[in-house]
Amino acid sequence: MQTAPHRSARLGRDEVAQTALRLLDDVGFDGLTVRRLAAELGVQGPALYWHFANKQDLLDLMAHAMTRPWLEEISLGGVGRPWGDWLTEVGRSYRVLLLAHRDGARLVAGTRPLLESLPLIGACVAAFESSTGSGPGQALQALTAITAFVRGFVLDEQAEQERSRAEPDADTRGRAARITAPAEPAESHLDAAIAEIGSPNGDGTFEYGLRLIVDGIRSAL
Amino acid sequence: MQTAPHRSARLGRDEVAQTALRLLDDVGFDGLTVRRLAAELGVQGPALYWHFANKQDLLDLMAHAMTRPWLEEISLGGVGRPWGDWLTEVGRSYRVLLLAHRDGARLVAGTRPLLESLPLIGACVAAFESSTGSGPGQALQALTAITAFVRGFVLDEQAEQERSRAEPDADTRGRAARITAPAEPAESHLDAAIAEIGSPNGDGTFEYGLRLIVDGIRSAL
DNA sequence: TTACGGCCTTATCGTTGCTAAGGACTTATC
DNA sequence: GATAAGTCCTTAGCAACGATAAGGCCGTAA
Repeated sequence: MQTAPHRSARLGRDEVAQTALRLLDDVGFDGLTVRRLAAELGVQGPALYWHFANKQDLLDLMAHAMTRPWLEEISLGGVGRPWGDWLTEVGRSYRVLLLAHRDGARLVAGTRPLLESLPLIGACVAAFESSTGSGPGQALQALTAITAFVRGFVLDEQAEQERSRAEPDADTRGRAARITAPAEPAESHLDAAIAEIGSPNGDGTFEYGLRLIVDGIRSAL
Repeated sequence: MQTAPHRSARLGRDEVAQTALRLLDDVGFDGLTVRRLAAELGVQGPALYWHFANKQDLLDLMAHAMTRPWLEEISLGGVGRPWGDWLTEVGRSYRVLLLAHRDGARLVAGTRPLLESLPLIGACVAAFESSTGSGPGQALQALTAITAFVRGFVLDEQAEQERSRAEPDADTRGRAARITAPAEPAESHLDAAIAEIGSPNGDGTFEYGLRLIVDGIRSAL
């Protein structure tokens, strides 16, 4: 009652998904409950089960709503550009997409693409094929490698964000216990690495890994 | 009462973690509840809260129990071998580790390494440094890239396994609807790719992606 | 013998995803 | 214009979850 939900008209699946994504930013993945979402929509809990079979069905549509505009964009952006630039852009924009919503990587990692987006994935494969001259198999494998890396990376990145949101003390990586108990010899390598590159969840590490894959593809062609 | 749990002696954290990992294989991540684990240990539910602060604490220790032997092994295996072989072995054995338990990737992805395992990670960084002659920063970034890729890959791989466990029909990737509704032009590239390489979650795609990263590191040195 | 602390019990709380049954409102049919 | 069908939402409630509270048992130490 406090937020005065605006029941303008009947609900639709897309409206529910968009509201759910907005709510996700407020409460996080674990805080996203069916009742809370219903309250945000000015509706009682079980009403949502008219629009969705179950919660996983809702999560699938949220992930789809996030991913589709990105898929459309990158499937068209491969023309008249060096393929390496396009691939790098694919990786970067995928990370930006996952970071755009709180726990975005956790949301997307738990879903499979809807049937509806398969043609878009096919278009991305085709774009890779035409710009590199490779076959469809290698195209799909290369794109899978990039998306797997980005998902794995952002998953850790956002997990770290959630942890520091839970306890705002305890700086990012140098745990407090390290100060009182000085580093062991083997651990000093870790300290040196972190001193050099900062957090292993940062932009530098991401760019390094992405470039590794793109360079690897270059040498594989 | 039905499974006659053997309360041999008092419980310890390690025993609980091992039993939890065994139970995980039976019931999966979503089926792993505190009460079910307690029943497996021949104990009432709240008894476990003596050994663990909360469920996340238990999951952290499970992931730690899984990961530590692997960390010990790979931190020692880098001597007297081409670094490329060792790195490939790191990626492969990490995948095997995550696949060794049902939902293993989901379990590990949600945790941060315990303080206890930081020296082992440092030893891996040192091993990479000494075998490639690179600095600690690049070593950590390269290892992070590989583990991020493997986690992202196996996460999808096991999600697919869980889905086909839920509904044993519907073959791996060619969804049933594709048969009745023939492929669109853009989608045919996807079909061609899958016809060429099989499932994008298979061994071939993993080996391809892993080689991409290792080759990328090779060209970065 | 008494007191303490480690480990487990029963009872219970608030919340969660989800189902059941039905009411109201819109639209199509005769 | 009355009736039937379908759409979308309601209230009530269930089983299961993670977690807490309070207390009992038992081995050890004073």
